[in-house]
Amino acid sequence: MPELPEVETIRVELEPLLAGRRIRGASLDRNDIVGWPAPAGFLSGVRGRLIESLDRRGKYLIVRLDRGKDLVFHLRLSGHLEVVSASEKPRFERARLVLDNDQALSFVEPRVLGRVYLADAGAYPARLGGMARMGCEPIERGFTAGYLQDKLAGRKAAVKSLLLDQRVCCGVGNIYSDEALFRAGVRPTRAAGRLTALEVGRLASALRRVLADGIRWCGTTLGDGRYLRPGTQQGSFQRRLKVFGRAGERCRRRGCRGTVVRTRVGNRSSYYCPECQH
DNA sequence: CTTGTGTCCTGTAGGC
DNA sequence: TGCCTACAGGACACAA
Repeated sequence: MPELPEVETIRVELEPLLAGRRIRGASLDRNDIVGWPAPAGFLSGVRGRLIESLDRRGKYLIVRLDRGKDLVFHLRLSGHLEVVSASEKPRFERARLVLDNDQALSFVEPRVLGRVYLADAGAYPARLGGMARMGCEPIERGFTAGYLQDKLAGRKAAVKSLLLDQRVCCGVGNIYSDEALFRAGVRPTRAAGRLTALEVGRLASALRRVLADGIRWCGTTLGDGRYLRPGTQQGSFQRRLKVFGRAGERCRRRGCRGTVVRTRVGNRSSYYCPECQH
């Protein structure tokens, strides 16, 4: 499931393959993979555009085009981007942009939950409201203990649920929220507003470090291969996960005899060590 | 405004 | 073997 570190890895690895290329045309295997505009407008809108650079905001990958247009991808759970030769068509390809060098950018998304949008830069449609209301990314300067304290203060919801809220922690998803909570020693089920200042400080720091580590290790590829880097390479942060996906296994903190448990928080699975997290 | 729940979507894993 | 169901989950709509 691509979160901030995965999308950042994809951005870094795709940019040299795409920047400076012109889009000759596009095709859709599934019209509903386009969030905005309607398919015909999307296809004509990208044709002939020059790719200038790649950017990222939270979990959104932004392909900057000439004439002030942005192509915006959200990969959701299983989305994948791949530069392939023009004759090659990956399984589950839903959309493709044909480039001017006999290659194509293939948008592979088995579950068809991901979306691609074409919009004027700086004037995204309401459909992309999630973008407009985004909070601070934990790797940005503004993401401090004070910032997080403001966001969590007075809130009764589980802290894990708020970490997944893109208005609070932009770019954080299920894996990195669990890993940050483990590093901070906080249970995912704790009411957010009842964390102590010390805990909030540890959590802010843990979020910063866990996302930076995720980027350093090129993201997390789980056994089901939902996230793959361009070139179908795997990330390697999965080898460094402390709790996520490890239910029933021994806690990895040195000297801890605890066993990682799985629970449900806000309708999604969450992992923690009952010995280390309170 | 806040919080919790349901829905989208489809491949895959597991049960029988 | 093969069918069937449950499950995965980020974002969003909606209800209370």
